[in-house]
Amino acid sequence: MDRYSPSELEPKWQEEWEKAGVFRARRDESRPKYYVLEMFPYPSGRIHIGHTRNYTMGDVIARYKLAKGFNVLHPMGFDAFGMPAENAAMEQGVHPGKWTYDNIATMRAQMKPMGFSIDWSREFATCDPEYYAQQQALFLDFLEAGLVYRKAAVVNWDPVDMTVLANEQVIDGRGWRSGALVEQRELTQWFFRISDMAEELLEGIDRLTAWPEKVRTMQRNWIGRSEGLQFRFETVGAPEGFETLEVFTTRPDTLFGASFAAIAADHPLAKALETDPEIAAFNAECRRMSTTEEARETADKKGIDTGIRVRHPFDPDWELPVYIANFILMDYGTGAIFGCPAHDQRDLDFAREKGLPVTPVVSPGDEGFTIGDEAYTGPGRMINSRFLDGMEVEEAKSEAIRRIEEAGQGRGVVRYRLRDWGISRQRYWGCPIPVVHCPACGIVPEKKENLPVRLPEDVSFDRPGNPLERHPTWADTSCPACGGKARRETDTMDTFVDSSWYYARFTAPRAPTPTDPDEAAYWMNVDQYIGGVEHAILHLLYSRFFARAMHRTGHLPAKAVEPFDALFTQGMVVHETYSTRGPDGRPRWHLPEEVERDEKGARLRDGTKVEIGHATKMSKSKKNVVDPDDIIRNFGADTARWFVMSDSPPERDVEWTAAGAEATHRHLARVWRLVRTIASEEVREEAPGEAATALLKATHRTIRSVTEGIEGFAFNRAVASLYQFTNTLAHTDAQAPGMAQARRFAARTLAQLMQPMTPHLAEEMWAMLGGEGLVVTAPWPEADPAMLADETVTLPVQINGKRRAEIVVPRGAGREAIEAAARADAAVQKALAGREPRKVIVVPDRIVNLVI
RNA sequence: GCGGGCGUGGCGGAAUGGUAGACGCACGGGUCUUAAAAACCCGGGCCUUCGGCGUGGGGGUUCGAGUCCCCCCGCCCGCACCA
Repeated sequence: MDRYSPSELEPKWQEEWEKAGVFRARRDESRPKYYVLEMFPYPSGRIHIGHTRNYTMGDVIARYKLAKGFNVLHPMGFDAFGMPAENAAMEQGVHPGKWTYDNIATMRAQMKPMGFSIDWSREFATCDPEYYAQQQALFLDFLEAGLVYRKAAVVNWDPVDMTVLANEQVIDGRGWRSGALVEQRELTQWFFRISDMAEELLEGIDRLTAWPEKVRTMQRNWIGRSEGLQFRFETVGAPEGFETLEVFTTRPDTLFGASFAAIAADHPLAKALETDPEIAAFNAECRRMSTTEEARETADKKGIDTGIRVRHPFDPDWELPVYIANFILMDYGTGAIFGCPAHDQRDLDFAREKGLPVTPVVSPGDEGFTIGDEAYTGPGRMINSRFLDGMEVEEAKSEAIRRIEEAGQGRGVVRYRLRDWGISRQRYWGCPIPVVHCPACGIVPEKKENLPVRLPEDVSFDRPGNPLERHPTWADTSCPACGGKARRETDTMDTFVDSSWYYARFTAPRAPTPTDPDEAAYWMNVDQYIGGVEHAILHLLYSRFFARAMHRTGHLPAKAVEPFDALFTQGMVVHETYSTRGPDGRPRWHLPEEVERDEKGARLRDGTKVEIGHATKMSKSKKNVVDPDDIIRNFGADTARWFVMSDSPPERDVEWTAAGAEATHRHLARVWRLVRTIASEEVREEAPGEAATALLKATHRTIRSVTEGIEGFAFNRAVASLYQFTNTLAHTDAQAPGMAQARRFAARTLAQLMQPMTPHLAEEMWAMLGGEGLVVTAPWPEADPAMLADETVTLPVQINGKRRAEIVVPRGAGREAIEAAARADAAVQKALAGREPRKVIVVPDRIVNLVI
């Protein structure tokens, strides 16, 4: 080879790694393990350059830890169940399974040329019957442990597609696919009891110190703990069965500021009152509003007086009106509140609307304190509050709770925003829920020996609805308990279930049980998890719940209840957009390869001027996409890997540019040529001269900075110091005393330090330089502390904080010596102009500051 | 509204409270070449010089602030009628 040719050397080295089996992970109690995992992809069709960045980061860590002597587990799989496969089935008539497995084959074939250090022998897809069989076994264990239950719940129902929709799939009250008006329906569904673990999941966050603060905060907010008082109002004039009204409040201190009570439109009492057509109409209106995000944001406070009254808990003669109001949510607290307008903005808006009294009960102590259009929510002392008067807010809260508890009207409680996790989906392409509905025995779990409950192959998607439900025979079965005729559950599990435990399955992907205890004990936890911040809440919270549930059911060790020790959320790869105006005035988007750029701007090949848009997330619709296959073909995998690690810090977005990719490739070619030159140089036994020593020192400094960069997830800084080192090395004179040896050592070290980022080129360099074995298995170089320090240091000398001179002094020189050297400097003397400094600050090896 | 983060050259970005702008991209100049590309070398924050000014703006702490504190402005992300 006479030039850098990635298309030749990359496949060659991948073959060598494969032959040596260097990425095959085996349990080895004698070595410390390291488990690095990137969030596995959904097989949507093709790999995206964003995936490439994500997996390269994980690969850099994995290869670095391998070199550091860890027994590394770095697996990959596919999150393969989900809606897009069914959409493809409806649109193209292809079976979801075929569509999915074809995509997996494509994406695996795209990933392999990237040279990732993945143990492919552990690969699985969540739609593999071997995987979902174990998921069904977990479900049965959870059911037995009381972690799963069934209840009726209100869902968004699309009457055309005949399916349940997630809130995100409802746009302006209509189904995102069908456009049909979405109905609220009550269906009996399966739930995981995640809310039972709310406190545990909340407390656990405190220990996740290697997670981004942002994600921890998001999870805390999502769990949404609040302390307060739950109590019963006595009602006056309510229908039978509603003698009391239960409400929740976090402000029991403001009870004497109450001027009304309000309930949600879905509250049982509100429903009971629907015999009144006016109330029925109001409730219907509220329900409709609740499905459209936009309406909810802008909606005014509305309410309807029920005519019912409630007695104040501290004064039976004090009655408050009860409204049905559009801003009360049925699924938080008890779906009923008492309104204290002076100290809650929503209550105040509502009170102003309805002309209700506004009584301040907390005073900040200011002169002339009144409530205008803004509620007062700050601290202060109680006023207008009888026995609470004069107390601070916190004290008043405790006292109010104590009195209510004493009177037996309620109690102090802790509430969470976190709801139980509904997992039933009326879909085909998901994991079947392994239970049977028996007319005699009711709900009966399937026997474990009958797992998996397999999805049928012969299904059609020509009609809306759930193909499992309308399959002629699939649901027909016998009851595992009585043996009589019974019907299978036709709902499948939410695909978030699949991804909630795959990390555990990777530790023993072929085990006949969900996990293998020895393998799980050895490999868990995931030491470093890497993925997009879009999974900050749901996936990561569900996984934390699952790990706990798997521990309770004996599938994971206690240490694994927090499965991810460290989390890193990486930024996206973005690209600028190119558009022209179509005849209809709308923008027409163009692929990067259709556009020619110069200093004046960009144009199409036919000369049409192109408008350049800001770099945004790559999307097919805006055509600002880069296909990794093209990059590999043109420049090689190492260029793609080096590029996505350069410049931008990994947590931020990186902008892909064609010019940047070319420049990266040129740099790698330069490294290749430099190493080839050095490899051809004859090495003589020779003591290192001054220049050779300087190079050796630079080498050790680079070892330190690259190591720190990788350890600290600052790959861009590691790359920068490698650029700098390459420049230093290239400018050395091979003829200088001892330089041939120093250059060879430097070049070998360069190969080792580049290996995590550009593994193929690094192997080639290593081989050219006569390195032993593969560089991927060579131990990581250690920086020699003795080689890190120079004998002299250059210190800036400041006069009044402004830099006026530089002095060179021996490293570790004392304060007196440094001060003397500074005073002796000509520039310093000029600046001092004979004046005597009032104060002298000397920080050895750092700086001198003279104050005059 | 609540929470989190960010603001540094033309651009991406460096900088344990200690020489702001490392490194890269783009740009300009040069060497080589018939020419171009590649390769190699050199250059640059701003202002008119001595010198001064510079990290969104304003204050403060400090011998010394991009970094710490207070106030303000702008941008990004998440949650959102949560009682």
